[in-house]
Amino acid sequence: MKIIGDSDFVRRQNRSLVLGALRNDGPAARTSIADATGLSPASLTAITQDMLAQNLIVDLPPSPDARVRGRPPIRVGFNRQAAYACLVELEVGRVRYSLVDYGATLVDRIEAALDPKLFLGRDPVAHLDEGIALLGQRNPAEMRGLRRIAISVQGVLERARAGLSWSPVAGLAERDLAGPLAARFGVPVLLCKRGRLLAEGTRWRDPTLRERSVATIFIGSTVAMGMTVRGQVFGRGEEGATEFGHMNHAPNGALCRCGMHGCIEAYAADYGVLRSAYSVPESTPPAPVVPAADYAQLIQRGNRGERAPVQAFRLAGRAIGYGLSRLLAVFDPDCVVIAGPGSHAFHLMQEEFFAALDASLVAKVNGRPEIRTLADESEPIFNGLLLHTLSDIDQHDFAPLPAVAAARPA
Amino acid sequence: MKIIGDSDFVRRQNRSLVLGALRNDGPAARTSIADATGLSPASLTAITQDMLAQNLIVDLPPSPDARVRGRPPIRVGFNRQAAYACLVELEVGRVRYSLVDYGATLVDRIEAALDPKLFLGRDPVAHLDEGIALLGQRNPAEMRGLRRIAISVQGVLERARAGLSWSPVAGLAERDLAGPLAARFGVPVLLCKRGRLLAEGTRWRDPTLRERSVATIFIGSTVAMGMTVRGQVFGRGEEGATEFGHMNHAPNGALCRCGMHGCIEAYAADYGVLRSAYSVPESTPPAPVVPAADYAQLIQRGNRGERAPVQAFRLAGRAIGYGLSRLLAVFDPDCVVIAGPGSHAFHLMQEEFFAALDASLVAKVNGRPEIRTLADESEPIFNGLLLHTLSDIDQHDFAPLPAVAAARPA
DNA sequence: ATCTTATTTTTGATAGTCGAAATTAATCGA
DNA sequence: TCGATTAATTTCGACTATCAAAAATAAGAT
Repeated sequence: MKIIGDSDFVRRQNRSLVLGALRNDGPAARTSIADATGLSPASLTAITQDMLAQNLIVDLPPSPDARVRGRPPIRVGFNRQAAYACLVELEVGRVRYSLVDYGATLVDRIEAALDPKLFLGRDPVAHLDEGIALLGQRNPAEMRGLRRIAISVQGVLERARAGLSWSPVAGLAERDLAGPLAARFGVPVLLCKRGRLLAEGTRWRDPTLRERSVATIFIGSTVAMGMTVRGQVFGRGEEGATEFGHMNHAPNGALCRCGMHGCIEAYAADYGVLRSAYSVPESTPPAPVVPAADYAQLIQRGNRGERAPVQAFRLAGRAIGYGLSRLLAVFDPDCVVIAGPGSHAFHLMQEEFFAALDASLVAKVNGRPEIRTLADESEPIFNGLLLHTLSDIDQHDFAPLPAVAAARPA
Repeated sequence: MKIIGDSDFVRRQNRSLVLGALRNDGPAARTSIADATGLSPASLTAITQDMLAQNLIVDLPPSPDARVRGRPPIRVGFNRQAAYACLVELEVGRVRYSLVDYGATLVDRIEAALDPKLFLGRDPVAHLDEGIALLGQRNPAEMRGLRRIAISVQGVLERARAGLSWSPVAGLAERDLAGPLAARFGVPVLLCKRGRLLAEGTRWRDPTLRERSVATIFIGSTVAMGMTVRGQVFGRGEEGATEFGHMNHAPNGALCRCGMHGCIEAYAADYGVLRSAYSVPESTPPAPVVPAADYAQLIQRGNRGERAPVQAFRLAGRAIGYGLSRLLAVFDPDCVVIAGPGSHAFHLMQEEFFAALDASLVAKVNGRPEIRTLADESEPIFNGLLLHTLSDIDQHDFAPLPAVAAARPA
């Protein structure tokens, strides 16, 4: 599908730049946006005029900061009422519904425990429907401006992205999740992979990672990865599987939650490390949920030098290290970020991790990539989902809007 | 680096569409190009007028085909004299210099054997310089229109892409190849990975693979891979390592030509299969070159069911299969193409290949990707290099040229 | 009250697109 | 041979983006 260049193409591009600048840097004066985007001030006037007429953005009151000479800048920011999105984080033991506005402010939130076996008896769509509807009852005005429902899921997305081919949440896979909810609430439903959101959330939090090529590896109850290629999230289309946690580490190896053998996750996720540490046979089906305290305690014991946990974390480091070395054979990022609870145990994994990495040609000749650990406890998944969803609204709903004829006085 | 939308942006985009259509489909009438690109006939008139004035394209004489009613179309095609490129294929035992014109026609070619140890004693830049200069002496007029030198190399490109960090050709790595040649001949020098060219060459030959996401695996004297993501070659930037052949298959496994242990190549390239078939220890340094006849004979013996070669190809299939399964954990293409001499032995590898693939979660839940073998003996590397280089000229030299004021009569 | 400064808007020119009408160059049919 | 038909191409006029430069605006400084 070819995109031809016309005035619409130009407007789309420049509106997208403006919305992106606002999304990245927050409210700003027209001149600042002009500097940030490279557009002329005249164009900023025209573009913001359109957006104001569409109630997409608002002029903010002047800030009472210490000001110098000259006309005070008028900062513009997102009109929070321009759109709303319902973000759903669906995890193994928990579900959380958040209503956010276009300005990325949380409006309301419902959080609930999730019986791991609930969806064996109950239709997950009905459950989600109920949660979203409850949020709507509590916020009817906002719900009328709803533009997206976005759901963070774990598992393998089917190619059409309407459901999951496989999920660690029992009973969730092999159903059309997006279709019925889209029909019910009349808005597009996005299914987003948790691992990939982590990458987007991380990029969002750390400005030095923007514009770079980054692989973010999450280590926790699962092992997941997201990649950005020069600031763009890789795999928006159908080809991005990014099942890094289920990359094979050892043929016929330890049993993974997914039912396969030898996945990285089976060695490096919390349940894998626990299983190794307690010398449970590798063929034993993994525990559905590992309490955070148990994992933290294991790290403590590792820190004290106890043999079993130390060895378990070494195995985990080796699995992640070989996985990364195999990834590097295909994709050579500027920087690798280790995130999630497992990042607190990275010092226990790193010896084997680096040994595995150094066994690869790319790491040997180009040097190890920059490795950072990021102990970000501040909701990277929520933030990734938030940014992803609002950007989606920016790009698809608001960037291509036609000019408003009445916006420009004669 | 933000790209702002302006008239230049539009011209660039649309000129690029027109050049791309011409590159894909060959000479065509303005109306056909309009249909292919989606541009209006009026725009095609304007764009082709500019390009004609710049001598980029030429009106072709009417073809004497059986014609129907109506004004006969005037087909336009590349002006072959608009640019020339020197393509160098540098391989383990051979070097070949080709001079091609902007219409993708071969003008002249020099081919020579390459002593595998030559570059231990001689500066490779001087050797390349001499070869290119000889081509220039034989074609002085064309050489004045030279726009690019493109070199197909094997090995790991250093990040700046001016040389190689590692190469199977002795003495070639750790030198700046591009810089001196660019200075000497006054044109940009592109270093291109052989494996990736294969992907581009394959895409070029098979129109059904355009616009799709494809991984092409080359099996021969090396194992290499190239990927396209929705028709775009992945890894134009610095992040594309694509050292698939040197992805680790088995920790501390067979010795590879690259000096590491357990690379896929060490099991699946010709030398690896030969080594297995003759029960040579895996730690034995590989032969520098395997004669094509020896490899073909091995396939013959495999076809006859001889135990040793059959087992060797099974090992190879297993290595490729696990490599692909690991790739699928990151990148899920529509189609996987097996190319190169090894594709003739794919039937001997496929049982283990598919078994390995089926051990991965992605293949299990999403099904195996479509696998094709492509016994393309028709110079996919040369064609990949050709297409890559001419497209580079299209995009960088000719798409952004400013409009010619005189082109439009008043 | 006037000067200075920085932000924002207005104005006029430019360069692309597109749709519709006009032109061009061939075949078809009487 | 000449007009009708057909299809490709060009021309024309409208439109909508941009930008640079000039003008207007809104404050502090003197």
